[in-house]
Amino acid sequence: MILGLIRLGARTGYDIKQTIEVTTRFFWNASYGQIYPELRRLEGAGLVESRPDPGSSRKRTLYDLTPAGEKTLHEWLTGPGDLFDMRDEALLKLFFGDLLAPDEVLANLRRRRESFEEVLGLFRAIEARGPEAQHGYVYPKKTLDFGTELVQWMIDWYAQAERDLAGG
Amino acid sequence: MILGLIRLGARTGYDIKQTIEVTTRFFWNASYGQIYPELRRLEGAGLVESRPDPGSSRKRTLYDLTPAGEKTLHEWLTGPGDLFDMRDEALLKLFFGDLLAPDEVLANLRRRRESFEEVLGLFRAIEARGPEAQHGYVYPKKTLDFGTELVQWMIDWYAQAERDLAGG
DNA sequence: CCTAGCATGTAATACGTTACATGATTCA
DNA sequence: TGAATCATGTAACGTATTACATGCTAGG
Repeated sequence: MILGLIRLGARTGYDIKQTIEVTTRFFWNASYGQIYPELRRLEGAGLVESRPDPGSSRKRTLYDLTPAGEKTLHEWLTGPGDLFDMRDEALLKLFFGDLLAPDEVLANLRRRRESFEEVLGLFRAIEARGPEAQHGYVYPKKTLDFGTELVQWMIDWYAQAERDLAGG
Repeated sequence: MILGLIRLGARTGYDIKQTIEVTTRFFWNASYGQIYPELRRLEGAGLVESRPDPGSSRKRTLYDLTPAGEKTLHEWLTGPGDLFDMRDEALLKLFFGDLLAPDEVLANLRRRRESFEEVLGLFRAIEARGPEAQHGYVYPKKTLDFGTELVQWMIDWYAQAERDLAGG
């Protein structure tokens, strides 16, 4: 991920984290505690090169991919092994719904739906930044669309489950 | 989760793990390395009680909830704070699609779709066990339905993305 | 001048998996 | 009798978060 973000134009560790916050964090997150040590590790492995920023008044370290870094990035992007996992505590609580009264289950369903509605608002806000934030790249928008549609699907599913429970 | 599974009828650490494997593992997993130490911790906290199995030829430890355990379980089930997170490496690769040739992106989309189709087959196999495996509980089936429909949605999304890419 | 944001990092902690180790029992 | 499965556990390792620490600078 870090190699890719540098390749797309993120220059510093801080910059990488800022980008993650409005893009991949919903399906692939990373903290400063990972990013900075990892940048050093990548440099040690010869995949990135660092240099102090010449044009800036701030002291910050700029990173670029080396040819080896480009190669590693491309190999990962075309390689096998696509990890997928999710943890969903609301679904786990739903699994135990038989241990609750119907109104308690209903409250849980509603709470989860509302939290997804907030996420949807967040996605719409990011979307509203428009295409100029994308620097000509089209796939970040595609993954954002995935997120928007997925969250919308979740909202619909929970709304339907609420109706099922209330109705009969 | 462990309190809930004991409550639903899982008696031993092994039993808990077996149940997880065919139910919650897709949205909430746990390994033996977590389960056995956690059972001891729960007993130390007075939330569960253990006793050797009297009616079995095997040496195994049976667990039951204490009243304090029931209370803690109910408080968790009705309480706030529903963690949700997912890691999706295929989506991350899609995010970097601008760095790939169209046929490489297409191969990634197809691979992910196919892996979801396998998961769908797994879910259908679990579903085929029928209602007698549910011991009269209805919500485990409801979460399985969620999984089936979600995976189906994912398959459709990826199939559509493949068409978008191939067509225009 | 002062606050928000830029910028980099470490240490402690928590979380979770994997591999290993052991042994009994059921059933073909 | 031998393989699969029941059954319990630990140690090492890897991953990730959180809290903390530091200091600069741009802009109101």
